[in-house]
Amino acid sequence: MKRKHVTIKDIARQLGISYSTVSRALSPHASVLVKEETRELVRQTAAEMDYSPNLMARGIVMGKTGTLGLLTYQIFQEAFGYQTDQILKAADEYDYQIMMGVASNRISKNPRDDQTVQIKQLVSWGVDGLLINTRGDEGESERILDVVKGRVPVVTFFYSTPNLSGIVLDQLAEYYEATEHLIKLGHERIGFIGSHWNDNTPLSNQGKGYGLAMRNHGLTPNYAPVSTVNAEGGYRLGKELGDQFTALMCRDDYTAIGVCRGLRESGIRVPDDVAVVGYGDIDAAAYMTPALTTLAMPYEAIAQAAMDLMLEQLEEQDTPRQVTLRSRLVVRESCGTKKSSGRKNT
Amino acid sequence: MKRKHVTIKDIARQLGISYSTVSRALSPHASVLVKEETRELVRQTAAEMDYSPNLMARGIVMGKTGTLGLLTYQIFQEAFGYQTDQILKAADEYDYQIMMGVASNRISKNPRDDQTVQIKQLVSWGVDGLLINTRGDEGESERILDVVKGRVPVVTFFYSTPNLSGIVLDQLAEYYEATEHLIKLGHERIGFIGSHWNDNTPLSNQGKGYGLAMRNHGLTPNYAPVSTVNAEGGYRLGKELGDQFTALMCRDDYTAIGVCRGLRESGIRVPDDVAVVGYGDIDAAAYMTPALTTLAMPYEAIAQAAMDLMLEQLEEQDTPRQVTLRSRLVVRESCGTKKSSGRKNT
DNA sequence: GATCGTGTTTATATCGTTTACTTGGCAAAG
DNA sequence: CTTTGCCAAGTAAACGATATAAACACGATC
Repeated sequence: MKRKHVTIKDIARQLGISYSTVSRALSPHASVLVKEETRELVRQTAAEMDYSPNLMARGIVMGKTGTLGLLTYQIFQEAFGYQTDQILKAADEYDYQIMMGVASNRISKNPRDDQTVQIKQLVSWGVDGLLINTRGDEGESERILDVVKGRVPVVTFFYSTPNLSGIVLDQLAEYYEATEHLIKLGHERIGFIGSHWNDNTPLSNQGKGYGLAMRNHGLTPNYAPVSTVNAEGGYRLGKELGDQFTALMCRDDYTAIGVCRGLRESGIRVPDDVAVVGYGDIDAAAYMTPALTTLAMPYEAIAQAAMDLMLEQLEEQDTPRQVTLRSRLVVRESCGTKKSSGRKNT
Repeated sequence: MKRKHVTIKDIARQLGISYSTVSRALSPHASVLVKEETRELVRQTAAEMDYSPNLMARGIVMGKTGTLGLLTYQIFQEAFGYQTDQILKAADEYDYQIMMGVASNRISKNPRDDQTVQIKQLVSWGVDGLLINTRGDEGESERILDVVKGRVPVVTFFYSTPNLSGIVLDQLAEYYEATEHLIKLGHERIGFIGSHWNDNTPLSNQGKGYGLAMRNHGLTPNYAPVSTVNAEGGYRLGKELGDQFTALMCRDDYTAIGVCRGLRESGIRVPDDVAVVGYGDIDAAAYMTPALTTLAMPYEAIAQAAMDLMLEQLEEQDTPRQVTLRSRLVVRESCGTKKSSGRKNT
């Protein structure tokens, strides 16, 4: 498979003109440099010969590529798919191409999965900027700063990264709001399924928001003793919970769905006996039974804001700036309605 | 933001040696060409100076980039996320980087969404090969052949593409099997929700498999009169269906979930009154109530096979070859169990 | 002491572009 | 009829790498 690609020189040879003329003729800007007649001729033969420009060569001399690196992780979750889609769309709006890197925690031959390795790779490919879906783990911000070393502008999203421009989801406020919603419905024994509240990762803001809402209303937070949670984990937990809680805040929709199933299998009704709230608003959320009450992430707004911050950095070398966005509480069936005074399991 | 990247020449200048020596010292292969002592010295200073190779420059002279273009569409659906993830993993296994393009049917300023435009873009970026998630529409194969023009090897997956190497999901066989399963459970009035059976796109193989199974068992196929279906479409349809069917084959899990909801809202029980089968086995499928019976796509096998075909083309310029794979029927609750002789709605 | 290896480093060409910098016409101006 | 000015096209130098051929040590061989 060594079919040679048609180059600018091939066109020049074919037409008996110098290749710089061809280059100028094909150039999009540079309005007044070549006779309209030859420009048309070149354009035409280029099309006939199936010429497609070598973007690597162009990138190398122009010093920029019109490409942004998008680093995300765990693409298999629907939410990340949505986010990626919106970012592709936003980038496209400004004529940027996206080069993707995916970091995960799977084991592979070479340690490409590592976030830093992926970043290096993307920088080596000459991206003009990096959009990084942060995972919110300890020291992430420093790690990114250290590997990028200011070579390209960086915009992060999802979790806060000090000293870097980024979009932050105010999960503390979001979980506060959702928890308060449950409290106002009359719940008191509300549990939280997700990361523990008192570690210092941004991820724990979910738990912090929940805890704050509880204490502000004179209730005691109760964290389910789990670390990694997903549908399967939620399911197993749901089966064991019994009548410990009357409401549950979950770290994501998958967990919530698993929990619902687990509860139901041990004879507990959702939402009649236990109210459940998820996070993410995946496609299935609205159509399952009971329809899942959840926090809908502002995918499009995140993508838009990220792109805005990126352009800001690209043009004016601005100082890092953080934009805070909020998920929207979508009340459906799984959180139930106002509890009557004499309620079950009290 | 014009921070200059460190190049091979910067290292050479720093060390007072020629830059070709630096290049060789940093070269991974080329085992016996440079003194071990200088190699170590170069490696060390390269690391200190945060050198990262310009992969565009390398790609341009080597004539290959170690990169494969992955063209998919509608990334927001969980299934495509899964598939993408597996392909990234498989490519990584052979030290290939993936450059992604996403074609969709959304409207954008420039027509980048178009499959052919995306292909051109990826080829221009110098990918060594193209992995294309086919959508199975009319004339797709010719369209791809025409734009690629043999410049790079192509491997497609999901829907059959004559004259191109690819992975084909035998949806005809899959839907035949699933439909037959329903028939064996005692159903006779089985409906199909998806593309119509008698158009000629590969997508219609779902409907064909269903139809074939029905007729082979002396039953009459019945296609729901819809074109585009998703969770919302399935939901609306489910509400209108009434007691027309005792079982439904759906084109995907989202549709199936929507249908289940719609049926339930109009007082029809799943699976007691109507059995439902989906396609895709998304994360939520196993945990919803009733747990969804569905066809689980062999994401990993597809990725593996696609990568194998790609390497084949990359190395030996083989003639196009198709590999056929099958989804696995995962029987859960939504399809019910064997119907008793006297059944409701007869 | 001249020839021959052999192990290392340096020079140079190349890859496909873009972009100053030159050069060649050709009409208007002196 | 020479000079000036402009426009279009050609020359050549980058860009950051690899690869091949050429140069340079320096001890071994005749």
